[in-house]
Amino acid sequence: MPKAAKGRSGKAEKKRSKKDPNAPKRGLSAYMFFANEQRENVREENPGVSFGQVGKILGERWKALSDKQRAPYEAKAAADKKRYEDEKQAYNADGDDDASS
DNA sequence: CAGCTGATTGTTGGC
DNA sequence: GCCAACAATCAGCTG
Repeated sequence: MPKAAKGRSGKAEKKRSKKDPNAPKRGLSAYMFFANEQRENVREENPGVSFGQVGKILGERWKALSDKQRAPYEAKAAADKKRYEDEKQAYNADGDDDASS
């Protein structure tokens, strides 16, 4: 696996700040859709487990799926991205319906 | 021209 | 309302 280390270097640091005025929130991620469905299943097989467990289990199950199984989730993610494209568009449009400002 | 980075998305669960 | 691991993302900016 090529490709130099990607974004998250490897630390569990979170931080997100604003930077754009309209900030076109990106589309969701395949994991988001997958979690939406598995969260029920995972929690059912792991009753009483706090997010810490479910969260990790969810991740394991996620990768446990076959590329094809994630396909539907990826598909949703792609569809969601589309939605984001729209926001991005408005972001570009600068919300100026009238060229004359 | 190419590569990186940051920002974001949603789950649960308690205070 | 926020925070945390878990995973994907991928669009935009910069040198």
